[in-house]
Amino acid sequence: MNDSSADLHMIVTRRLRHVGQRFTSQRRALVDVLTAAPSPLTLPQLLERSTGLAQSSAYRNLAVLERAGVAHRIVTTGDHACWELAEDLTEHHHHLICSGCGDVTDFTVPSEIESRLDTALTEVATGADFQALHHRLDLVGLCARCQ
Amino acid sequence: MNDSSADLHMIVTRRLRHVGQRFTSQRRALVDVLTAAPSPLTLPQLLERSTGLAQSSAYRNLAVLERAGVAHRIVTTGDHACWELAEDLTEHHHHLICSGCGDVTDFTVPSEIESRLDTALTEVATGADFQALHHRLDLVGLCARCQ
DNA sequence: TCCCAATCTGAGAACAGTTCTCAGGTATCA
DNA sequence: TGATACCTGAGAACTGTTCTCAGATTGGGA
Repeated sequence: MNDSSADLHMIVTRRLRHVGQRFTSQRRALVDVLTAAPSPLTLPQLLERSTGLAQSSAYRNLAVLERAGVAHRIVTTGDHACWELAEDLTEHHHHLICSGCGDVTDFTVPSEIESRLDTALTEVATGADFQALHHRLDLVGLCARCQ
Repeated sequence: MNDSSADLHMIVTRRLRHVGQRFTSQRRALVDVLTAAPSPLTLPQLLERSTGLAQSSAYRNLAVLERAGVAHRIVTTGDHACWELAEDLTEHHHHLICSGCGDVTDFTVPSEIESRLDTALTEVATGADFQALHHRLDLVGLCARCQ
């Protein structure tokens, strides 16, 4: 285990403890699989990457990790929800969503545009009496394979 | 029926015919309800606004309208999907999504930011060999009632 | 180290939104 | 007017997700 992984585990342990939960080996496996993946994973993908994990446990543990602010569920047009590490454990990014196969890939936009967007969104939220938690910018289309 | 409504009906008729479907009174009712609504509607909301519409017919007809490019399904974190008219029948906009009650409200951002964003997204798509169909910018948070 | 209480786990049942099926109805066009 | 294709409603079926429960495991106090 390298340093950044140890750091991550420490942070996750703290966050789980904060909601009265333990950082068990299953949850560790889930976090490690999510950390290793270059893009969000669906539940079936998570299961095939973590051998011996029961489906019900995966759902339960992902819900726990989400409640603890460690994992984040992405709603797609596909059959399954996707999961990734919480943004504050990785970095702010967006998603290319393929409407053909449901595949999700990460991307970022220049920080200058991002900050202008943030300003505009803050104004919108204020005007609408809306307490913004985060924004979500997805590009929907067809991936190279599905074109 | 005013002019713009007549125009809309003509466009919808053409698009439905293009996929070998008819513009029946049920579909007309759905389109009218979607047109009248200030924001996207969930299926239960659609049903209560169109009396005498069977649930299965609503789902079927929404799928037909989506295939014809008339209606658009919005995936939310809530229990039900939301539906709205296709963007090219209304105008480009975005959504405030309440993670408390699942309510969806429309908003727009200044066109200057929108066009910069478009440019950046086009670059991203080109670089990733991704054929972009549309983008999706949502602000997720808590509405006034749920705060 | 041992014990107790709290938490965790797996299997399968339950749940709920959505889709499918099918029998009968309706519109369109020659 | 008749034939064909499409549409409709009711309910069954499907499927991703959540819940239940009995047993296993863990962590902390004594």
